[in-house]
Amino acid sequence: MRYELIKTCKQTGARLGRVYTPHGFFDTPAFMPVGTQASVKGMSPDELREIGAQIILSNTYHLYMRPGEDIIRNGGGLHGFMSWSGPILTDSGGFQVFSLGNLRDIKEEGVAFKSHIDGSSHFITPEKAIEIQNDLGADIIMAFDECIPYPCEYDYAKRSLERTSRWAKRCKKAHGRPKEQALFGIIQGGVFNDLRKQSAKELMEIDFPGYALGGLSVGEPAEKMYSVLESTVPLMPGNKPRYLMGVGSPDYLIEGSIRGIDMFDCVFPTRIGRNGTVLTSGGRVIVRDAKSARSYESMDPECGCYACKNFTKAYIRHLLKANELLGLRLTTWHNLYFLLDLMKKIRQAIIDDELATFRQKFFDSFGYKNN
RNA sequence: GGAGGGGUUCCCGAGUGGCCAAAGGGGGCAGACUGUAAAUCUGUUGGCUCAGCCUUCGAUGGUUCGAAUCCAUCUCCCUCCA
Repeated sequence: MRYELIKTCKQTGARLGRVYTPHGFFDTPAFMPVGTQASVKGMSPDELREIGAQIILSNTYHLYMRPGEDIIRNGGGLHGFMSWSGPILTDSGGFQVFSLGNLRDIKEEGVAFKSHIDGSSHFITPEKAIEIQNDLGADIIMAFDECIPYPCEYDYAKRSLERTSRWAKRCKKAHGRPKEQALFGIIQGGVFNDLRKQSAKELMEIDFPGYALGGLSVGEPAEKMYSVLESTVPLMPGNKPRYLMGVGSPDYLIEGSIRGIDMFDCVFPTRIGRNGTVLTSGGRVIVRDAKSARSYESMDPECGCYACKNFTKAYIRHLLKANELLGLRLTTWHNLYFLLDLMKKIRQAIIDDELATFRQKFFDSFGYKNN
């Protein structure tokens, strides 16, 4: 993997770049659609490509539980198995340490999980997480970390980040395919800027080809996240990609880019799409609501996606109400298109040195508080 | 013609004297969703001048301090026998 910094926005300092992987490149700032179980829910690889996705994300924990990494390895790795020929990033399972909070037990050695599928017991160590990711074969893999909740006590955040650093070291040591797969370290430390600084420093010493910021967008106020970005991003190497994990609402994508972030991923667009909400140039619209019943217009008049070019809100609302699968597909399709298109606009604005101007224009139309 | 069962708030369906404006589903309405245990979850769903009051459980009348619940008549539906 190689990161190329193409230029920075004179108005904001945001970075335009390109990341080259064994399966092709992707332009940054980039948004990565999430395909937890080797599938972006409702979208085929061809369709993802068509709407402009250059890299997608998948998940170590879930694929380990089902179908098992050996089945994927023997099926040609993730790329062959799911028939996606472009870049892939796998998350390590660190987020499941957070989201499956009541089904796991954290120890220095690793994390004991009770499977959410069949209740069976599993012990995932940093070494195991890397071994699984080596089998899955993604282009970028993530260190095994603990994503702490918000709010979180300072002392726990500190102890957790230090353990995450020790785990990161073990991950690097266990990594069997460093040439084919770039291993990123994950900076933790909650919303405490000095802890973020400490975490960044410790990971920098281990030396990774890319760094991520984890543990954000877990319920903290936006200002706290921005504060962490402003204090931490400057400590991250300029010649390597910076990845803000789990972030994907339009305002966060713009604000993150302005603060020097290169990569984002989020289930937000796909999940809210399935649940009947779409992101539009005029803000969030709950298509499922009664207001849309007789609205014979597209979800977003300014959108050029397949769903908006061909279907009305009234029709899509009907599909959602009737539990027709096409409804989920169309809202998902639109939301991903909207965010991927937003990333294109952000990149163009960096080229034009006017990302701050673009931000203002976007928020005027979308509504700043209306993410 | 005979025997029996039943009509409950938008729908289905509990409830058989007071704790019932009435369980539970469904549907409707509204909201949430940010490295996916999510096509999920939460709230709400008679009216009002809303700590209270009014109208409601097929219809009418009655018993009772008090009825969706008991009695009478009427009405409609279903099953079985002839």
